Amino acid sequence: MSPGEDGLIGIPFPEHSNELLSHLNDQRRTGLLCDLTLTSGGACYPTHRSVMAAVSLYFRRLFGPEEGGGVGGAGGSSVCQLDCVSPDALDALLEFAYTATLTIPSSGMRDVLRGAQLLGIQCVADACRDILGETVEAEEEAEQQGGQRGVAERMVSGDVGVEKLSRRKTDRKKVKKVGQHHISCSPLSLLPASPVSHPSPASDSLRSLPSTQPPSPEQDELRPQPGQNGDPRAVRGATLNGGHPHWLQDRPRIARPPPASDKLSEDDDMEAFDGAVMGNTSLPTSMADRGAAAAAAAVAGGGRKRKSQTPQQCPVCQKIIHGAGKLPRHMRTHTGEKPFQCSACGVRFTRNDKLKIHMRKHTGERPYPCPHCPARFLHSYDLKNHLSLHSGTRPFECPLCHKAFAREDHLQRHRKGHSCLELRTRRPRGETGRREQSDPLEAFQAHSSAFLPRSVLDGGGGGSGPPLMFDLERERSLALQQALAQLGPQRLAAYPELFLRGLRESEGDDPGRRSQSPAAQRDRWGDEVEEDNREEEEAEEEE
DNA sequence: CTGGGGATGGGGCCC
DNA sequence: GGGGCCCCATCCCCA
Repeated sequence: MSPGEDGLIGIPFPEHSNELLSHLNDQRRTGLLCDLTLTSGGACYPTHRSVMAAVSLYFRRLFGPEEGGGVGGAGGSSVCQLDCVSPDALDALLEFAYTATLTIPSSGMRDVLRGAQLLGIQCVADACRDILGETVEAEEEAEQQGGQRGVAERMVSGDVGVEKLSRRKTDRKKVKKVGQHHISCSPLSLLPASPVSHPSPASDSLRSLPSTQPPSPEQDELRPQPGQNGDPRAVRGATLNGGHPHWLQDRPRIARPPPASDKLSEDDDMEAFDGAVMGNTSLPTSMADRGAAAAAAAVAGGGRKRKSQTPQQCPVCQKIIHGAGKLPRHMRTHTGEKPFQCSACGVRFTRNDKLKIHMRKHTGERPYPCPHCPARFLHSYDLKNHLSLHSGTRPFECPLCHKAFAREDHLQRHRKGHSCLELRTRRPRGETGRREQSDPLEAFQAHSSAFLPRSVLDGGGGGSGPPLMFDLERERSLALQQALAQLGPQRLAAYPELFLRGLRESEGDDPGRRSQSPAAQRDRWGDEVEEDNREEEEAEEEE
């Protein structure tokens, strides 16, 4: 593989996000590494700033770099008093933050909605609104007309006068024109009166919710949404560059080249997707990813555009089901009800369309003929799979062993096994040279070597060329590697699991083969990667 | 372990 | 909003 072409390979780990969240939730429950305590009604909720900043626009602003949260705020634990959010609602919102699932009694829906709006947890607010339906809308309209309001309610709706535009049914019908129905008001008009009044997390160990309340999610929604070209980054960039107050600024972003097209980056895409297109829901991660990918594909490829249809939440699994009339269909997956029975063989199905396809077995109908051979198929996707055999294309390649597959699910099955990992993770190296795959450090290195170009693994300067998919992961890996290299042995000791062998080596456990210092180890990594690359090149030449 | 067919569930579009 | 139809991703099973 030539250096210029040794493509940057990204290996997605779909379960990673779920596992990460699960571990963070464990940490929250045990109080481990908690650096923020939220209080409400006398109850304390230890949590993590990073998580809260990730899930809540309010905390994102509060802990943003301008507020010192990035560096200075990392010092000690702080307390944030949120008496305006009821304890139950706060509990539910925290649960949501750490599990991606919102579990609340219907009676508490309104409190959660208010809390979500206050804290800028837009997807929860939207989900609550969707569930509460017109009631909330009507109430809020009444509130805006000057009705008597409580403090919390004022905080919710007090500065959102214009936001009542849209989001609801009438707009959803227009959602294909997304981004236009919000534009009528300037983002500046939406700013809190005094956004800089947020106290710094670094300076306050005890605080109440700032007097300037976080804008409701709708307010954030009313940031200019994807402009005429549908690219939200144009708006965001303008916002950042224009020096808007921090409430309108999102997280720091890794510099990217200007968009070559209207295609949305993954995260931007998801935000635009959430905020504007589908009204955002508490999607499980995998679903969200799929949704983002689908939206990206739709936007980029001119394929199907996501039509906004009222999402409905399954009361059993809390899953958000998109599409009108799809919830009963989904519910049958829980009830096991199979109302559609084949008149020929008695087999029952949960869905009519599946029964229809099944009937083709009896009728002999195979409506999908292969144009290249006499084969005919029951399903279009069977034909699609079959056609890949004729074309000989194997577009799905294992990034580890480079074996190619015609079908994506076969690649997934292949990667779920261990064969390709065993192939990849090292041939014997000398008489002492057995790589211990169980070693986390080397596992990480082996893992990284599959992702990272040599320049990155060497700790050399950044890659060339435009960032590709998974660049963010690569940069994170690079940062981690550089951090590892700079850690001294004493610091390494703070990471007993990951650096177990590093400690063993420093204690002389394996004095023969390996050198002692992290820097030397990094050099050795580089050597191994280089050797690895040489071996791959040789193998390819032999082929 | 891989190739292939079939089943299942979700989402988009349309009526 | 409900439902039909279609496409898609994923999973399961068998050879």
